[in-house]
Amino acid sequence: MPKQKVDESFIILQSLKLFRKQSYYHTSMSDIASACGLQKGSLYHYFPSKEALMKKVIITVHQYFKDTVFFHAYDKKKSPTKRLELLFESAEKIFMDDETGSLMGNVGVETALMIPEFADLVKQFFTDFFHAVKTIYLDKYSEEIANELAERSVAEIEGSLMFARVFNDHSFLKNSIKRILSRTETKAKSTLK
Amino acid sequence: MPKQKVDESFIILQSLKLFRKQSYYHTSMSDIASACGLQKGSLYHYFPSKEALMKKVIITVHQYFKDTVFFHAYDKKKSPTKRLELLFESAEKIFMDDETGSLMGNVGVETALMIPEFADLVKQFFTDFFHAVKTIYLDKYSEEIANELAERSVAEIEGSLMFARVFNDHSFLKNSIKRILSRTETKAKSTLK
Amino acid sequence: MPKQKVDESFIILQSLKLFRKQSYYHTSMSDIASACGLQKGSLYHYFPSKEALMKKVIITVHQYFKDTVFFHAYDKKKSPTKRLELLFESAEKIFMDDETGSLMGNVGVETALMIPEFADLVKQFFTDFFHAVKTIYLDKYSEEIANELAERSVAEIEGSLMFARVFNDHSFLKNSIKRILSRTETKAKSTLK
Amino acid sequence: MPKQKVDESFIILQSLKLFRKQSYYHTSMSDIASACGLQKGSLYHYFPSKEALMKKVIITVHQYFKDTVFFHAYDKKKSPTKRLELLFESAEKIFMDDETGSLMGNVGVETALMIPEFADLVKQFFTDFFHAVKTIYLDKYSEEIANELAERSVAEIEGSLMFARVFNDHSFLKNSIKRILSRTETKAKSTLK
DNA sequence: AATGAATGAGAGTTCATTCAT
DNA sequence: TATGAATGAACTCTCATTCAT
Repeated sequence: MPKQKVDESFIILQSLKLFRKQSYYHTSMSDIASACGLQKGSLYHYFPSKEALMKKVIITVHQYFKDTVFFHAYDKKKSPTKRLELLFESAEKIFMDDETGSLMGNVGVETALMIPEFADLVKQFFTDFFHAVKTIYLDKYSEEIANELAERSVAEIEGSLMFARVFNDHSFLKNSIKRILSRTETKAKSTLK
Repeated sequence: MPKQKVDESFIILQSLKLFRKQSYYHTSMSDIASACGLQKGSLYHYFPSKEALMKKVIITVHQYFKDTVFFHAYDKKKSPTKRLELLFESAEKIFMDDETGSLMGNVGVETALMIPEFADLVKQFFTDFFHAVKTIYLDKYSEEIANELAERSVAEIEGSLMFARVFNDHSFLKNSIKRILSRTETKAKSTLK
Repeated sequence: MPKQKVDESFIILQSLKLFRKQSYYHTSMSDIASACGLQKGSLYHYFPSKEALMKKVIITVHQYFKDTVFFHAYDKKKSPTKRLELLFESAEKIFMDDETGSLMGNVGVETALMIPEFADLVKQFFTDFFHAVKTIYLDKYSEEIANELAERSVAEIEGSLMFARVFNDHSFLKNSIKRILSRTETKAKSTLK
Repeated sequence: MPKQKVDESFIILQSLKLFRKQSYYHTSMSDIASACGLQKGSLYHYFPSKEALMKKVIITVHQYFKDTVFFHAYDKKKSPTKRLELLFESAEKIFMDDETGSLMGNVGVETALMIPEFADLVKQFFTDFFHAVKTIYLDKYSEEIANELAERSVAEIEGSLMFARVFNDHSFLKNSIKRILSRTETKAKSTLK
């Protein structure tokens, strides 16, 4: 194990893991402290409240998606098909990963429904997700169709993510992504013809 | 308003409303008692624990979907298209409804992830949902395609439901259902040809 | 010891004692619970918060003063001198008493300065105190003089109370009251002549 | 603003302001550190504990009153009346001043009641205050009367100070001082005649 | 002298649950 | 069946204090 530097980002990472595994409301500041090798009170040197910590977690995940997933959509050097593939495949990788994965898919939504400030952050995440996917589709389709396809894809991904967790079976998400990618190819072909 | 008989099913209904509005963890036994015009302690004459109550709520919702939504899938007197339409439109009605709506979409999943016994019940619900949708598709498609279409539809519905709540905008769900229905028609046409 | 019925007024009384002995901020809900033979959490069946409890304590003391002290001022059957005597002597008795005594003199003010809602209640207490004393003086003096005498007397009482506590010497208060009463006699004589 | 040297007396001054504004118990070491432009830990280079700091604050205020207020009483070159006037008017100025004012009137007493070592310091302050006032009265009155007049005056001042703060109205103190001074004149006149 | 991370005890509060009445 | 007082464990958060750097 690498030496654990306890700093803000380390705490955020540990919190993220716990929130994902146990949900926000089942993760106590005590749990987080333990995971960081700290005392409860020490956390408050870094974050003024549990809520503030959660916000940073959401923002961190959002940023991580921007840098690792969404950016593919805007890489104009690659073909739309390739971009879509890279985007969803990188998303899949993160969602499957136990560490950072699907915070947004479940915890985010769960908390967003209760705490308005979380809702804003979660909305921003999904809005960015939509926008990235739509941007790719816009290369081939009209505004309207691109919009619909994006909405559909992202919704399906999120629904699958939910099933993946409830059924504890990753293939829901895998199949979903496979479908989205293949569907596009077909559609692309038929439309471009 | 007729005088409300306080019995098991009345408590289940009140709990359902609260769980849906506030989530399971933000709804205290006290809240439920108040909503039922009872004292906290009295609830324990009907249910041995909050968890047991929640299980009954899930089972009740499941049964309600069976009777009101899923049964359309098995009504062989109607065309597949009609059955699909009836199924999703009745689902939409329930999801939109503030009372019983999307317990499964959010609360169910949130809790399912924390309490294994809830997970089983939620799985059964989604399994039935899949099965119903798949049954309709089987009238026209192969096992494999029907399976895929069902998975896709239900996932999309659930994802849309999530967005509808997070963005506080019902049109996500409406559009989703519209898409699923129209997509089928198209597909049906082209495949049946 | 009489059997202790734990009810709202019993808790208020125990809290009053502790607040007076230890100040509001040095009295924890745990302390109060112990004094009542309860668990910390049980207190919240009676009062929604420590602040709410303190408010009831202040109100209770205020009411006690109304019934036991201030009312003398309005007993028109007695002479002004007698009324003043009864008023201050009954006040002295309460202030000396370890149980209910000088909550207003110290704790009240201390907290009033920090919590606006307490300030209002404490103001009302002192306003009533002023009014009672002034009413007596009005029997013999003009509005202006009565006002001044009342302000002076109550201020002196409160200051003496403070000294009595700091120096742990009741005679400050005793002397103060003696002075006020004798002063009036003198003044009365000279003015009435 | 000149660059502030952070030294013991600077910290004492900042603490004084905060204790007065927020009370001793509502002022954290953190608050004090911030007000001094320091980190919490750094305070402990100057004072071994919060209590020790408070003691120095009380002593400082006491010394300040000696130099600025009480000394008037012993200035034999001026008339008793003039000395009394100077004493109370300088006291009023300090009490009204937001910076150093009435620490003794409220914070001092509040804490004195809880921490015996504070009580001693506060007693010494009031003893000096008494002594100064009494010294002036002794020029004209017997030991006994001087004592009584001093006790009365100081008590009335402290009581008025309390009201001034609770009612947030400086005129209580102003009137009180006016009364004490005019009363003396009258009394002086009548007695000296 | 100054920092700032860390402590650890304790604060007020919530809540599912129990049980005598 | 219904009550409501009581529990006790858990929660988030505060804070004076310590100490290696």
